[in-house]
Amino acid sequence: MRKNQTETAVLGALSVEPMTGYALRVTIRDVLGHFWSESFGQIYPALAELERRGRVKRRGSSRPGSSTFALTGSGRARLKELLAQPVHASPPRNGLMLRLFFGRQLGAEACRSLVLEARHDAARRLKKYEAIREELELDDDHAKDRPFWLLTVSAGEHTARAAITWADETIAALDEIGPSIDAPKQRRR
Amino acid sequence: MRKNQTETAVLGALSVEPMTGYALRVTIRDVLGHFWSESFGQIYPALAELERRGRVKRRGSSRPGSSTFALTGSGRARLKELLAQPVHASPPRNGLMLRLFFGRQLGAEACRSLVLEARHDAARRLKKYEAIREELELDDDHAKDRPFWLLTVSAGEHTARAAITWADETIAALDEIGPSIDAPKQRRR
DNA sequence: GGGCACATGTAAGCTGTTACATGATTAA
DNA sequence: TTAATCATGTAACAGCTTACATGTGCCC
Repeated sequence: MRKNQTETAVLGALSVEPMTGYALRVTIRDVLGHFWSESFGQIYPALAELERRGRVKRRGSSRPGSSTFALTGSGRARLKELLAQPVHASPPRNGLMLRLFFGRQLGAEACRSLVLEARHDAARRLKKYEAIREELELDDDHAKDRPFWLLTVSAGEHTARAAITWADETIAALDEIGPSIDAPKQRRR
Repeated sequence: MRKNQTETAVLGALSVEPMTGYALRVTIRDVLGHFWSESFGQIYPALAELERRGRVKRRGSSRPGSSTFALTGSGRARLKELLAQPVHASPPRNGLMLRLFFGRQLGAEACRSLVLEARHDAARRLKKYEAIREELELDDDHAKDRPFWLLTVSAGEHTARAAITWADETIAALDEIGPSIDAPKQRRR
């Protein structure tokens, strides 16, 4: 754990191209957003700390009151070191699964709604991944990074498709178990 | 967010059957573990708070120094209320994807290892889900809960299978991009 | 001149993890 | 008898989120 996590994301983003702290916020949100998030309150402190240690260098302002940060040699080395560290799986906390697991208390109908919603979300994500894929094909600036970026897009696509299949199966299953548990009192009134 | 999360998990577990705080720890780890986690440091305080509010009742000790907690009527109502609240998606933090995204810095070979490891993990999880499924088929005590529990097992299976497929594709892709970027200096020595 | 996007930070507060402290019971 | 498991808690700390404070430049 440690705040290595933030450090890695910040150094990584700067390894693609130098940018301001603000641009870092936006990049992490828009580009890494499918699998990563940083609370913005951490980015500036992390950047300051990295500067203090000589991992990044603050370059003159593109305009007053702003500065662009670039990786130093030591910063690039540190990034490689961080990336080589073992992946620390964050403990799972899936609110949807928690609700389904206690679905007997929640009721089959409410479960159905939740699953439908999850299906919509997954479908929306899938479309987005396809859009990103197309966008990447046209982007010649990052040809060296692209193959790696596509791996993460592919992971998103696989996950989203699995979620859709699961949701469809689950809705069918809920239709079967639903009536018998949820509304036993008004069967054929 | 709020500690509603812990409250929901604790009340939910107690809705299945009354148990001690210790059993709660074990149950949450072993039964909900596929999609949920609670830090144990929170369980006892949450339990104390729930007792104070009359959501759970502490029943005589099964043995000295221990007490069994059971849901009260108000506790069951509270659980339903909590389950009906919108799912709050926790911000994603996938360390594997972060490493792959910056795979150019890490190197294709190291990426390959990470993906292989992920494949092993997914295969192991898949086997575990199948074991849980079989175990559930034999368990007559929780017939009413079972259909809902199976939904979460199914989700795990779909996710794990998707991860395996993705990993296989990804390893193939890395084999293609790997050599040309990673070891250009010693091509055909 | 008004609003929006760019830009940099700080502080309070909540959440969650980890390690510790303590003791009873049971099985080898 | 000693190790493992059952059992209940507390305290310190690390990490993250949210809201706030402040200011510039650009476009309509």
